[in-house]
Amino acid sequence: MIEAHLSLLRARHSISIEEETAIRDSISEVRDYPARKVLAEPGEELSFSTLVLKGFLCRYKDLSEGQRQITQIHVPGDFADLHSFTLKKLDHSVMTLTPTRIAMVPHATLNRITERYPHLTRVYWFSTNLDAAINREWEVSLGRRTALARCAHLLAELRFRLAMVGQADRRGYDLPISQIDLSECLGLTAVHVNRSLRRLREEGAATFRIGRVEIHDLARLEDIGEFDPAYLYPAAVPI
Amino acid sequence: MIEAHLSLLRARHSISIEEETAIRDSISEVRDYPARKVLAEPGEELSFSTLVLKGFLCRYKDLSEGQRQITQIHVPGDFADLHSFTLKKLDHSVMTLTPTRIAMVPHATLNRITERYPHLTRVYWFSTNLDAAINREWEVSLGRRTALARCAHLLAELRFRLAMVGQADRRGYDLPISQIDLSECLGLTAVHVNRSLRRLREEGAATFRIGRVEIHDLARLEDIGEFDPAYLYPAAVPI
DNA sequence: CGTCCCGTTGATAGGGTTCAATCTCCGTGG
DNA sequence: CCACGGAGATTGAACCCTATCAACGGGACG
Repeated sequence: MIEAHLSLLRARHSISIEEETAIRDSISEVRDYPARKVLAEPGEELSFSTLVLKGFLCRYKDLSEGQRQITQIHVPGDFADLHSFTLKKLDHSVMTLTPTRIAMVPHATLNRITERYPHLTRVYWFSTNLDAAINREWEVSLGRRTALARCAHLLAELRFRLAMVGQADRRGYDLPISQIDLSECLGLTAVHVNRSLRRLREEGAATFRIGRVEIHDLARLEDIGEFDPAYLYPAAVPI
Repeated sequence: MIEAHLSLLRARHSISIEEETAIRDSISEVRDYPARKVLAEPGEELSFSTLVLKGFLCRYKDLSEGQRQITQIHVPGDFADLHSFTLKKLDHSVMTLTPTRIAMVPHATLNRITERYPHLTRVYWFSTNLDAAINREWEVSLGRRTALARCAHLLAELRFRLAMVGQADRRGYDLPISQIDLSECLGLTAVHVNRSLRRLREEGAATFRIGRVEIHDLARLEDIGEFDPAYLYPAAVPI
């Protein structure tokens, strides 16, 4: 199940056999969690990072009055909180969105990687910088895109990222989360997300039903969302 | 002028004399730029990162129809695009907001640091993760905060970050940027930023005039913006 | 002294929120 | 096996925050 992670890394970088072994050996434990389980709270001292093997995770921040902003969604193959290796205490929460299987990677092991494997260190550094690139693109969505474009962009981004680990194609993908979850990603109300999804459907772009995104016209969806995958760095990056 | 950078690092980590020397030696060139000079464009291959010595820089993304979202502001002491060391090609533009003095740090030198100075590597890795934490907080502002709170939060964040390098106190700080620039950070129109700043002034929190932010009541400003500096990791972080 | 950019203010429009009701699905317990 | 309950999805109506459009002011600069 760590294959998704390795193939994500290899899509962008060359990973030697020795590095692959180091990665495989870095896992201390595998755990399964139900949906909506909070794995980390702000300010909590963490001693390991979590690699997503199966399911969806998110990072979010709570505000006063019950408002919540999800700042990132993680798909299988992602290191959900690799940044906690350097930050130690997170500034946000981490929660499962669906039933999830994760692998725990102790910070002590990551520390050893930075001491012995400079190239692999740069690869993982890249990985957190890629997360930041996604954060930036979400800032653009939240700041400048209309509700319709935001929905389209998010569905297009998730399709692209899931396709990289073989869990999506041009026709669609499984996404067992609620419209409320989407609204917390998109800075909208659930009611308005519902209306926007209806328009996406009426325009023949995509249909979101609980559990699955059916894409009717990928070009149209990406066009509505002004989606350009460059920020996901899908090609080789020599480090 | 690199002192600001060193003191920012030392506010959070212990930096040895040897590491300090490596940092000082990493600068290949110092340059001065006028305001509104674009230093990097999306997709451009970069071979060095830029450290801000004096002035303000920003990262932004352009959309169709002339819309723009600034995703980050950099103050003196910041590494404006340290992430370009691993990404190589940026997904956004980098521009000066004011006349700026920068130091250029070749990627080849950074590469050598990752080979020889694992601890310093982790410190710089932390630095890009801190940038990402700021991006996340901006997502929260853009997604969930009102115009008034967004303005207050940004002014409070910049005050806090500038205070860390001795360029702000509780009474205010110099910020020679336009309301248009602010609006591009905040996902608002310049007109509405103007009205929101007026309200901040009327509420006795702060006054923004070209060139300077005068703070009348810091607690009030931070309260309006729901500002909590935890995401800026102001305290020591053992790496 | 004219011009341009930015700041400021007013009036109007509109996208998204809020409030509220209904519907559907599904797990649970009698 | 079916009634019940709860969470999420859906839809309508009214409201409000922010955008848009427009006009004017003021300072910097050629």
